[in-house]
Amino acid sequence: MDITLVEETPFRFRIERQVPMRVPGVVFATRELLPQAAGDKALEQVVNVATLPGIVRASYAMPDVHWGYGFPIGGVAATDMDAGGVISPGGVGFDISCGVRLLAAGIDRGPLAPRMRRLMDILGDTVPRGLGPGGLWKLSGRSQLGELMVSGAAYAVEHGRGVPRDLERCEDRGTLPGADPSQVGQRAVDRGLRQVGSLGSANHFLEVQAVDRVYDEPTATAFGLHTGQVCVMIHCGSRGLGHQVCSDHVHAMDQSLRSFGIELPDRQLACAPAVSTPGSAYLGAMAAAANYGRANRQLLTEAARHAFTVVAGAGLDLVYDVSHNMAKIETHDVDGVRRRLCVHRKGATRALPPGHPDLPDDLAEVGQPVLVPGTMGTASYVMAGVVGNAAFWSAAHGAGRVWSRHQALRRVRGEQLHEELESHGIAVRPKSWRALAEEAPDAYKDVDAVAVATEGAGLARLVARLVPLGVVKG
DNA sequence: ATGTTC
Repeated sequence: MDITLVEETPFRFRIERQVPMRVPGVVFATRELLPQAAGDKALEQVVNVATLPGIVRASYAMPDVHWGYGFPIGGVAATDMDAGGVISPGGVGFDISCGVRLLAAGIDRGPLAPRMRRLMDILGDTVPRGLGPGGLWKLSGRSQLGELMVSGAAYAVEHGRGVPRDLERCEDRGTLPGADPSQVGQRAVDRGLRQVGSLGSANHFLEVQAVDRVYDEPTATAFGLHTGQVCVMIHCGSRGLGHQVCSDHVHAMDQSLRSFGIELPDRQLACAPAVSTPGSAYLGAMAAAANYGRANRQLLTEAARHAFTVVAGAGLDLVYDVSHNMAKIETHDVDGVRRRLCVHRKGATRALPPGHPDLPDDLAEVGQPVLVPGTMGTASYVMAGVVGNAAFWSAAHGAGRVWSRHQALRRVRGEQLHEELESHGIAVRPKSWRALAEEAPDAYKDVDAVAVATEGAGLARLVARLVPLGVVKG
């Protein structure tokens, strides 16, 4: 497919609407960050998404955009719930509610340095990770899992896994409303029962980091961050449960497409009107899986707190927890009219501006923390939501792949990468050499460039840069 | 992303 990009600003490109697109495509990126790898069909996917029934304004891509299942990763699309707008599982992603949580430690990097090895050893021994079963919390059965899926991180806190303040710093206070566990199939339940409190594999990690640089002192202070401070960043999702929910509902929606008269350029965009039986079934299951992912991050937080208490007598305060694979029902102005939209963010972080009523009181003046993890061995960024965000309050979610996993395996050896990271002073506790090689820093875009482009595009602003001290990988 | 191909 031949796609013409019109450069509107150094940080914004436009794909003009042409049949069968319903809206234009808008790509927030620099020329250097545009998908260029051979075979990367991300821009074609931006165009495909623009054909979806009920889509409003534009099909958006964030600076870390790359090829995904149906929708690009780094894609944002909003559909009008009350005008036949669709919900598509491919617009959320297989890892429903995959997201990031940042914790601020009560210790700086200097005092922690002599105890770093022991800290990493304890984290390496206590954080369940890798493929397959194994989690910190053994659930009694479907009924307990059902309660967890209804309440999310709040369920974990109510059961002693965390403190009430944690919930104040979780998106939606840790509970996405509307969860319907009855729409989560038996296979998903069976997989989920054995994985609550586990990191998973691939790009998921638990990292010990230090604040390397502060760009905005007052906002960093409001977030509880200062230069030299140690942090913990947790990146994980809803494991096999979310994956199974996505598979099951993609299949169901593929079957129901004809009954709604929906024609798609790619079957991976399988969808249904958000207001329909299959649409609400998926939304209920998605919310259940989202809450599972949030409870998962809450449990891993407790493992990190245990290690920090034992080794350093230091606490970990939650800065923020935000999902970057979600569809949410939100009200936005579209051409001057308030509309109820289904906002798909797939590999895109919600970024509420200052003054938004959904922010906790103590963050109302500075905006939502926007967490942008880098890849292994590189920096991560803390940004903040801004007024004027043109993509339904959305921003980048990470570095974004440029090599496929297969390409990475051909070019990188896990053992060698491990040695390189350790020689740079980064302690690594991997589960498998293969997973390590797949996540090589060279397989990703430059996260520093992604953060700069995110700010340049007016999606969020820089607050702090974090560098890795130690990483626990699946 | 993923009991790494129903």
